[in-house]
Amino acid sequence: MDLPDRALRPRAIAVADALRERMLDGALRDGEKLNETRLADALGVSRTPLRAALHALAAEGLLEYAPNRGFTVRDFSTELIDEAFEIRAALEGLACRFAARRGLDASSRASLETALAQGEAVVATGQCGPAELERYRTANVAFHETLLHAAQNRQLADTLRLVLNRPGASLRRIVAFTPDQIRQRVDDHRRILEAILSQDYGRAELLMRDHVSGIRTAR
Amino acid sequence: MDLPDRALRPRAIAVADALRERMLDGALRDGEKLNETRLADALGVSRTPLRAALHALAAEGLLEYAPNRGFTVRDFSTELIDEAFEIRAALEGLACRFAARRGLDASSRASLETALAQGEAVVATGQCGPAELERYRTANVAFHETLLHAAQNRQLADTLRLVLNRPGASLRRIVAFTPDQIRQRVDDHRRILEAILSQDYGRAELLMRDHVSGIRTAR
DNA sequence: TCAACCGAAATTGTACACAATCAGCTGATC
DNA sequence: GATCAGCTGATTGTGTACAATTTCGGTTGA
Repeated sequence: MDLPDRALRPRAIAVADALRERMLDGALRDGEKLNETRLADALGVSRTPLRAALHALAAEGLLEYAPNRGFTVRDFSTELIDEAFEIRAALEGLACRFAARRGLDASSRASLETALAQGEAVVATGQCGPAELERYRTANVAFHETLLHAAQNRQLADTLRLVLNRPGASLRRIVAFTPDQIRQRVDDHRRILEAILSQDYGRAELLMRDHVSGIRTAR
Repeated sequence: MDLPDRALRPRAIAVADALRERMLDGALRDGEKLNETRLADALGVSRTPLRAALHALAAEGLLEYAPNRGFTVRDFSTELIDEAFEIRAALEGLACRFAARRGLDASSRASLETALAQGEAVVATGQCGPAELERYRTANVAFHETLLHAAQNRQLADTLRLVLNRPGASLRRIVAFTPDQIRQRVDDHRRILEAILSQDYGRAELLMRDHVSGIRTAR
């Protein structure tokens, strides 16, 4: 359970990253109480940087903090994930609006088109195995990340990042299982890109919001 | 520059609150570099709880952190405040939707109607002096806070709270200066409440979003 | 049996000492 | 005069000791 020791980075930062990672991949379970001494030993650091990291993660909303009785992993049950998706939908919709209003620069446009093409290539296979899902996942992350970057709004990016860090609301999580569902998602992407390119920001926002809501509801 | 010493609360929490307060009321200026030793002395605590607080505030997005060179107050210039208001508008709109969809319980409804009535009382004076603005501010905070509470969505509440803590985007900041502007805001509130009561959540969201955007744009 | 109480052990909160790193100055070199 | 290495004081990062608080077992008394 050691840290990747990039010696430059302060331990507090490395520890926060490591814990975030473990929450996303489920190594730390919902509601789990974190014992500072044991956790510090396990991570190979003292309690000082660990505690700084814990306070930061609590501020991000990933941990609960109760004075004098420590930190616990926040519970992300099903309905909480639904909530997170609705917030994510609203914020990504907003990002889409900003990107459309501002207009895409050449490199963002190229990235989006590449991601879209990769998605369409997956659809063209008509398959939906692990390999296809992985390729779609990559394309999907690239599409959403690029759009967020194109919005050029750091506060929105920060806010959305917090929501995306919630277990279950991550961009990496793909909730599609059939070729048809993937086809529909890629179709969404294409229409979103078209709306952005024609600077129809109201429509761009609406489409993105619906797209993200759909990810969750179409189970 | 002492802390209010409620001895129960860990110093790290009290320090974070105190610093947040100072950023909101402008005692800490944009871009200011925070010297840990001096700040700790000024607050009457050691560097240990101070640093925990600083990490938390950085995670909230109020401070910038650069490894080995410390924390600085994040810059919230005019256009950043505009950005924050757009995010706030989207999130409060969402809260409004949730509240409408879920329906108001008796106490929320009573609080909202009280807040509305207080706003209308201010409008009835036809004045816009410091006393009126203060009364309107109180009513306004109560209205928005109650609505957020009624949305019953803690993740949304947390996310919105972060945005509201941004200097310039606070609920306490009233950007109205004429009786007519106040009249219009109170009118917004009434229509929002009506939409919620009739469970027209799409409209409730739209109205709230427009209302919050309007706060900022109508200068 | 049960609740309230007490103490010890475990756990969290804080201060402080020291290590690591950075910023600014000095002076040597070209 | 500009540049850069190296020194030095200042600042940040971390480990550790200890204080404060909570938790939990056992004991007492009704």
